[in-house]
Amino acid sequence: METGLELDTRSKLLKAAVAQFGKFGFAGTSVRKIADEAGVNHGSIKYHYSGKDELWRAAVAYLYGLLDKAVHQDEAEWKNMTPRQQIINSATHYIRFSARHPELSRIIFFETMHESDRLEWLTENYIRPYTSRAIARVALAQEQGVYNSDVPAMNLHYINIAATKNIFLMAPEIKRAFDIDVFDDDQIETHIESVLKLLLLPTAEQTEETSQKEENNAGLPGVS
Amino acid sequence: METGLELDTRSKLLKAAVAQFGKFGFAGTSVRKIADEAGVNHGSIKYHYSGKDELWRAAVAYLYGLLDKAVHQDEAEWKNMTPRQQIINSATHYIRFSARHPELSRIIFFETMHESDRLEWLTENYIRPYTSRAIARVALAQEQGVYNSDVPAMNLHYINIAATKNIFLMAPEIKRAFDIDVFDDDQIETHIESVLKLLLLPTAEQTEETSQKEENNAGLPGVS
DNA sequence: TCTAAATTGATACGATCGGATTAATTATGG
DNA sequence: CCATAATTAATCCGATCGTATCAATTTAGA
Repeated sequence: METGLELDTRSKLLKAAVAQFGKFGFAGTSVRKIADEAGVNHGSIKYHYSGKDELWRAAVAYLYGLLDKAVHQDEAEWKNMTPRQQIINSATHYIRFSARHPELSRIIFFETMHESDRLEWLTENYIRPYTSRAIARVALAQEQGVYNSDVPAMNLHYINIAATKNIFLMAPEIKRAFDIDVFDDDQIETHIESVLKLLLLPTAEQTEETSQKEENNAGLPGVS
Repeated sequence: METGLELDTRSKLLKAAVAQFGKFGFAGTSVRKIADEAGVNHGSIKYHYSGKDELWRAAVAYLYGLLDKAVHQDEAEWKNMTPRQQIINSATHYIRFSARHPELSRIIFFETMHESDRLEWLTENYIRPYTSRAIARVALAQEQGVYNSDVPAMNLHYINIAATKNIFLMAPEIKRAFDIDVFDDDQIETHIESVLKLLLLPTAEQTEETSQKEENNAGLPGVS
């Protein structure tokens, strides 16, 4: 008799798949390892999922579902926010999600390195629609003076998500090299502030506050 | 008789290894595929390298050698440059290298997703020394007013390199989703300008130029 | 040119992979 | 309580993996 409190086999397989695919990618993961981690016999995979491929797709769909919930959790209140506050709100939730579930970014990275049927599926069903909306939102925010409008929206978008996710993708390296755990709550909040400070345009007040500082930085040539 | 013009077997193996490991990572690459791509029998790998592991390390060392040359090619002239110009110079070469040899970033990403002997070797021999220097340079540039000093140097560093490399890591996805080839020379230069515009502090002149714009962006709350 | 070393090619082995099959077990409803 | 369906466990198969071995071939020095 099941207690109902413990996860059923299907859910255990899904969780284990998320963890394994997130660490080792599709090629580096074996269904036997997933079954081991889930504590079930590897034959059960064939029953609950058609195979490795479907298990991978289920893991991706599951993570995107979590992402959607995370980013839109304050959506009802967006109408009461300024454009800048909306960007800060969704970026904050996105960064927190990236810290809590780095597997999604990692799975995408693994698959985006080369062409494959999985990349095609991933792009058509998730990346293209998601990225299209995100770039459009970035472009709007540029018009609204939240982001620097002197940079193509596509470049800004990819710089934006990279800035957000990279430090969590590199977590094992940072832990090993500097003994810093970027998943600590303090580190996560520090990173949120860092990303927003660097990529959002300063407000008018902030510009005035720092104008003295920048006078020290005189006479240097511009970028272009 | 060799003509001397064609690559020898060892070099052909190395090039093929760079390409394969860069696309599929260590786990996703088979030595047979490397030998096929190199046009040699897969038994030769055992002669020129002790095995898959050493071939992977050789590929990493080769790429880091190229990176070093690329970033330091103008080092002799750095003494004639302002701090800002030095940052722009090295960042520009780094971005161009990331576009020309995305394999290095990709190999690092593949390995940095989980602990392994390879990650340990990679971290000790390359990542830690390289990153330590890079973070120190970022901290110095912050003091010199090139970067926003209101952000921890470590976060700024990881945001910096992420902004630089991500768009090239995602190249197959961007090509598939938006039919844009980020390896086009124009795209590369656009990306260099974008990264520098977003992450470098504006010079004093640039601040004055844009001060009218920012008056439109009034009354919105700050980040923190 | 002849011989020894260097290099390459062909083949084999044990391990592990994903997938398929079938038996054993558990849950469900009459 | 029993029969049926749902689920899990055990086993097998062909393919491919990394590696090792050894013969064939090419290169280089005396």
